Amino acid sequence: MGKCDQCIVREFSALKALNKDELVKLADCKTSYTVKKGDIIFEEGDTLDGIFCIKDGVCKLTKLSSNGKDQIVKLVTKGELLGQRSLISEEPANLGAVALEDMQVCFVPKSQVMEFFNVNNKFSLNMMKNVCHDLKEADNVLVNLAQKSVKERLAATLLYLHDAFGINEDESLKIQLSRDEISSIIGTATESCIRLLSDFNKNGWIELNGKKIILKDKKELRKLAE
Amino acid sequence: MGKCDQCIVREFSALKALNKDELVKLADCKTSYTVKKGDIIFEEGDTLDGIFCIKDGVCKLTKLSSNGKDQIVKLVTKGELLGQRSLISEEPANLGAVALEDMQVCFVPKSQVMEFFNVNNKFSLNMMKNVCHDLKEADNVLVNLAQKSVKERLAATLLYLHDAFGINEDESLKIQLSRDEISSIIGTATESCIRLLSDFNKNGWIELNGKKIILKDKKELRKLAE
DNA sequence: TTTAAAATATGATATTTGTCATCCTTTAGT
DNA sequence: ACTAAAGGATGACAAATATCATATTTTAAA
Repeated sequence: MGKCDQCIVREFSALKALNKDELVKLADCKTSYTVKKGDIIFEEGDTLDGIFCIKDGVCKLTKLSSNGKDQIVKLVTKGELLGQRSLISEEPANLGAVALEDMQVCFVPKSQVMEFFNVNNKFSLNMMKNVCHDLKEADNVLVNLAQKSVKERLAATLLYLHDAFGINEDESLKIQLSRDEISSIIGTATESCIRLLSDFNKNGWIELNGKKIILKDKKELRKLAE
Repeated sequence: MGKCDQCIVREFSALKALNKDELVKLADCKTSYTVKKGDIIFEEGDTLDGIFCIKDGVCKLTKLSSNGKDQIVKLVTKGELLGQRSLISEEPANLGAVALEDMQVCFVPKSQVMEFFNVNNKFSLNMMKNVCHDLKEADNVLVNLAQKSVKERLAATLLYLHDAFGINEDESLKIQLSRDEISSIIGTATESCIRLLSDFNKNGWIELNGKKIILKDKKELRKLAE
């Protein structure tokens, strides 16, 4: 089993507040495992008895709407934690988590998280700040969904994917999403999304090559996204 | 100056965790004041050096979109706190707060809130739970904005206003919003909102009388809102 | 490798929603 | 009470977006 004190991604989450002793405890109780692309980490409504620390890979947090379509609420990547809200609220998960790539994940049982809560104030504060940050982001996404057109949201989303996940040597976006998934982020019909991507392509703002997307004119995209 | 230990609304917020001594401290440092309908409590981008406890009245939390329109992100009413996220994140306010009715508000300086944070674990946990609840709600609103039609959102909003703020003796919704404000909740053009309200009226689902709105067929509205 | 299924693409069309113009009604200030 | 300004209502039309059909390409399984 890996030692948590040598895990780099710890530095990016609330866990960075833990001291050496606490890290040993963490390493003792955690379960480390791999998740294949497409696998479900947890489902909406599941009772979580712990949190997940993402060591590598990206997953989507989704919620099923009453119209039968899934909405992607957030993408979560290495260094971030999953399931904190559910744990703190003592409620079932409000969102489901599905791997977008092969992932490495550690599961930390609730009892241990709660102990850290009680003995390490910095840890609590970090966790609280994370939730606050998520809230701010959710509010911002909410406003964009309410006030911006699909075209604007697509441009904004492409830029977000670029900035948050980076690009390959060939300049294509590192994170590969299906058209359906992109639609599910911007909240539109798949066909509308495909059509707009084609338009962006024809206008020279992006370049499409199968699932690969290259942002050719970020300035124009930024203007569009406002 | 009012004594906080006799304030009923305290029971509805994180402040319920405070003990007698802490309540005396709170009463000593707080500022109590009234806010007139339409008045700004704080603006987006303001640096808040404290939190607001709503003793009476309702306000809206809004964010200005780049298209120049305001989006109402949340309605906040008596017993709830304002500015917690900003305080915890140590960031300027992400949303602005404007009174929808005459209000009574208490301001509690940051230093005092932070002291409670350090000495009263229950208080911190309550606050954390509040933020988590807000996050869950924001995610749910986000999904509805992305996946539901304007008609569905209007029906859902009317039911929400009914359930959250209650009705008068004449059965009309207690909270009075302008058509513009309702539009700003559901994220649509004012004219579209007015038109749909007229439709709902003609269908007998609601009854319009000036600013008064009576829900006549909640079952049908619920079916619409899904 | 072959083949079925899934994903992507595109046209045609319907529906939803926004915009602009105009008129009516209510509200607030003198 | 009068009047200007704001809010509300409605028609006509334009634009955005969804839906349905179908063709093509890619992917994954036998």
